[in-house]
Amino acid sequence: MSKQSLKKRSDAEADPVIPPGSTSETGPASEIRPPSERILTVARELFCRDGIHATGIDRILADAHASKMTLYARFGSKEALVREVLTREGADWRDAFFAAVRAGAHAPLDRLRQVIPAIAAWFDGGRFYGCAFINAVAEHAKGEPALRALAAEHHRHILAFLGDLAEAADLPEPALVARQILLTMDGAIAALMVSGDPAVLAVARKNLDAILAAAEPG
Amino acid sequence: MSKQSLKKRSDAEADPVIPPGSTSETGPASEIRPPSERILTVARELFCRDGIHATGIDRILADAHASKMTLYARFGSKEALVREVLTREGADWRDAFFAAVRAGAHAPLDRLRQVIPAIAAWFDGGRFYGCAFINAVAEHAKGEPALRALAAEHHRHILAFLGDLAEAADLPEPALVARQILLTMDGAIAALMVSGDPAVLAVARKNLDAILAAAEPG
DNA sequence: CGGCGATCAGACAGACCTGTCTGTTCCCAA
DNA sequence: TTGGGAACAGACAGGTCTGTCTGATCGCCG
Repeated sequence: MSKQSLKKRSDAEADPVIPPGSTSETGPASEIRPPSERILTVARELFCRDGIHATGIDRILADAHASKMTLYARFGSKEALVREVLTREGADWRDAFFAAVRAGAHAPLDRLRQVIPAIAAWFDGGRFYGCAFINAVAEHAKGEPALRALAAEHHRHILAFLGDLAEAADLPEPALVARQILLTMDGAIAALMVSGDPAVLAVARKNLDAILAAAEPG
Repeated sequence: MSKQSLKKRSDAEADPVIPPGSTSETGPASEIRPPSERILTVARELFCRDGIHATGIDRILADAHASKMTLYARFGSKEALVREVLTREGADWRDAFFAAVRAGAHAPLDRLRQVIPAIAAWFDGGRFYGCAFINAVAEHAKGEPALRALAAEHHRHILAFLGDLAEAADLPEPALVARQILLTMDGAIAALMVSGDPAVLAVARKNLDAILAAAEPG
């Protein structure tokens, strides 16, 4: 029994996140990323992949090749690190998602339909672990209002984006349509995480088409 | 910092699940429920409410007024207890959900629409912590295929129920309609858990209406 | 009455967790 | 060349976790 938990631990440790000596992807190759950036990158990957409770500080530091003093001097606590990771993950996720939607089509209505291919691209990208905010709230259940606030803000940003598209597409009640599409996205993401079956995306696309068909005047 | 976790702990402990001396709800008042049943009841409430990782064995045993030997003699490990809790939670949830759907209407198509009021009743019941399966998978992320298998079985049962209704309603492609409705349910439950805003249900109802409108021939 | 099985109460082991603290190294700028 | 700050390595404290084990208690059945 205790051997089981030991095995699980060693399995997790035999799965590095950052190759040693890696450099910034956005800067020149000679620029070494500062330790706090490495911590954020590794923590983000591990929190999303393995869960927050299941990821210990020591594991993050080992993978990031950083020391405890650096982490606590820069972030103060694991909880604060979680908040910062979620904030960054949300911003980056939205950047990628909005870019994928915009790149897929030009007309507002076509862009709304691009929501499903954008999720498909995310799923196919190999780093799909479900919605980080839903996962975080699920782990902390009723408590942690700070996490719920971050999740709510994430949703607000997405709703604004979808609402603008719906309004530009001259749909009546664009805010409502945005909420309907976001709900479809949440359902697709949850179902994808549980089942791992990409067929979910075809179902979600059917729902999206039904929403848009019902929304269009006439 | 450590005082914070201490406070959190005492808060959690000052929240009993089973009143002392409680008896079975289904049997006569003189019948005392066996310890393993009390453990299952308490574990189910705490796992769903606070999360699996956040709920320790000691907390379950204290609230259930049971001893460790009983738990390990009956269940073998915490992981096995989690599986049994999820199995029972899923069966009971489906019983209540299906009953609410059936009680709300008689005609198959009307019963499909009752899916939203049934979720609303669950939400208003005061013991809504989101879908236990989604939460469990979110907590264990990629690992634990056993939990994903339980979640998949849960979904299969719901799909069968919805599919039968869709078929009885003479909808074309009843299996697809069932998946569309289940996806809408998952989205509503996830959004409800994160936001706690019952207005989500009105959006979900709109989506359901759009799905049924698109599915009906003509 | 006597024994037995179920249960309880709690100590204990071993591991992991977060967070603090002490030294040391190393680079860069004055 | 030298001083200072950033980062490193790792010990340490105090606590929690799961799971094992010992001994006491209680009720029931023969």
